[in-house]
Amino acid sequence: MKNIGEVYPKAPSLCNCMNIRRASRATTQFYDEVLKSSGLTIAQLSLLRHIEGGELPTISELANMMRIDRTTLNRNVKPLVDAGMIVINPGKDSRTRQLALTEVGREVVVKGWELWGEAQASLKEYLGEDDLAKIIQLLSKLEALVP
Amino acid sequence: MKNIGEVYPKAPSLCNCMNIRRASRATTQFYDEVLKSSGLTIAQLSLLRHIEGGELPTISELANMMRIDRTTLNRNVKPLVDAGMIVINPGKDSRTRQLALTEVGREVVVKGWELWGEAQASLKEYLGEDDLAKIIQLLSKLEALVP
DNA sequence: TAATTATTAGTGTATATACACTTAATATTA
DNA sequence: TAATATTAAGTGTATATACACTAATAATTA
Repeated sequence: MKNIGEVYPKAPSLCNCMNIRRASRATTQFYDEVLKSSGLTIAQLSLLRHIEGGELPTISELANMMRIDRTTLNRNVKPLVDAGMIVINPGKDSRTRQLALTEVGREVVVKGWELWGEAQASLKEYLGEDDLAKIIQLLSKLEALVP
Repeated sequence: MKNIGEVYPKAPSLCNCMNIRRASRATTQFYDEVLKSSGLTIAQLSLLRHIEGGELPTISELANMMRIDRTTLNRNVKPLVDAGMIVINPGKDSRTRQLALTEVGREVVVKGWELWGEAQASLKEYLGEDDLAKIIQLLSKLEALVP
């Protein structure tokens, strides 16, 4: 298991938005470090995994699933296409395009998913069951700030 | 056509990193929207406010205060210098440079700070005292994941 | 069916993030 | 004091984020 690192006392900011932004950066850095040998960031792994959930999604469907801005997703897809992990095919509708994983993409996800499990388990152990459940609930409520 | 946003329920993700990343995006969008008329983002307002806390900081000192990567801060400072809100003077040490607010910067902070208070109060009302206190505590613990 | 509206995707622009690396200057040590 | 190590800042590169806008296509309506 990863060494989670020494806990220094760091007082929260007055601003709660900055508090969550710092926590988000730290959590991302932690997951990205664990995923490092897979060559994926946590954002990329999440994207790839959402493609295989059910029907092959269009850009807009994937953005809705991931609850991320569509134009952001559009940009995030590009390096994964360049790396040969995603292919973009014509969709049923001439306006749409369908995303799919390549064989390379599937292989990378397998590796990344394994490492992700370690990060996820470390976090669970670090926070404890109760605090983990509570923060999931509270983050969900924060997310609902925006429609 | 059916509304895709309602097809996918807003349940938390399996991945706790994505949960916090989504919550961070939503909270940022909420604060940015409230701050809109000031012309500042919450990240920019926070940066400007940290300059006036005590001694005028160098880039590295400010990065430590804000607990953000120094090179990120370096980039974030630029648009505020371009907008005439910050000036960069030589520091005591030839290696260092000292940041200070301009008169324009101080004026913008006054306006932004007022709006920030509204956003902060809205969030407090939205979450409630107990949940707000709890999430501040948990976010602080998450932040300590990284040294 | 022609005109209008809605949907889907993409682009321009700008900020936010951070790792790897470089340069310059100060501080420490052999 | 000369060599080395440390510190501060900046740059190259790349991903992540999102608003405003455009273009193309499909769906709806007059």
